[in-house]
Amino acid sequence: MDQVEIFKALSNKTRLQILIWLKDPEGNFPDQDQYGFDNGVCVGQIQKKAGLTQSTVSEYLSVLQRAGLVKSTRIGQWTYYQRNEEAFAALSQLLQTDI
Amino acid sequence: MDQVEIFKALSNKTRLQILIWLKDPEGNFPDQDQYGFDNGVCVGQIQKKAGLTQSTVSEYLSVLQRAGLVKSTRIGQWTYYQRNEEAFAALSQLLQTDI
DNA sequence: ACGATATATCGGGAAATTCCGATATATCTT
DNA sequence: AAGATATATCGGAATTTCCCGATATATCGT
Repeated sequence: MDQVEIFKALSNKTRLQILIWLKDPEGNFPDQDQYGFDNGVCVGQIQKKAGLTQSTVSEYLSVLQRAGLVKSTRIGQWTYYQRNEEAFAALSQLLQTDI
Repeated sequence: MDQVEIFKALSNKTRLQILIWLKDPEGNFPDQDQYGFDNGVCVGQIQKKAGLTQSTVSEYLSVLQRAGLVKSTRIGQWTYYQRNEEAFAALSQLLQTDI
């Protein structure tokens, strides 16, 4: 758990927004219909909502994943991203104890 | 409370280290003798321990203060910095609720 | 196998951050 | 008032981040 890497990942308005959107996939991504939401939300949906290019959003999701804040599942041609709640709990705990 | 600004302030190894040092001023800054630790630790002590230049450390402390993570007290020619614990509690809370 | 679709990766220009040395400002001492 | 000390601010080189368009890769349907 690289603390600096985590905080860098959180240091961007769009990435922070994506994480917040992913707290409520059904509410924030009503267009998605494939496979429900059990595996997360696919990149295209997130990209459309973020209003940035596909490459940028894909890169941002990689940053979030390298920091451990989200996890991904590939199903067919789609990659579904969802929050890694354990990481958020650990980070909140870290802030109360170590930092 | 600008969340992105806070996370940016935390996105640096040295700044994070300073915040951790400030959790235990007596233990981490034994050289300081003026005015005790009630008002925090002065810039020079932090600078010596951080091993960066005076200007860099002064700037880093400003960044932390703008983010609300520390507060400062000027006494004579010294500026004492201490943690703003309310900000850390609020941030930890934010991570559990909003983000 | 071929074209369409979804995502990842590459290369890069613009902006921000990192950290420095030099200098300015504020306060203390004499 | 003058010099010493502590901190803040300025200007800048090197690095990183932001976000893009172009391209590569993977999987789908036919």
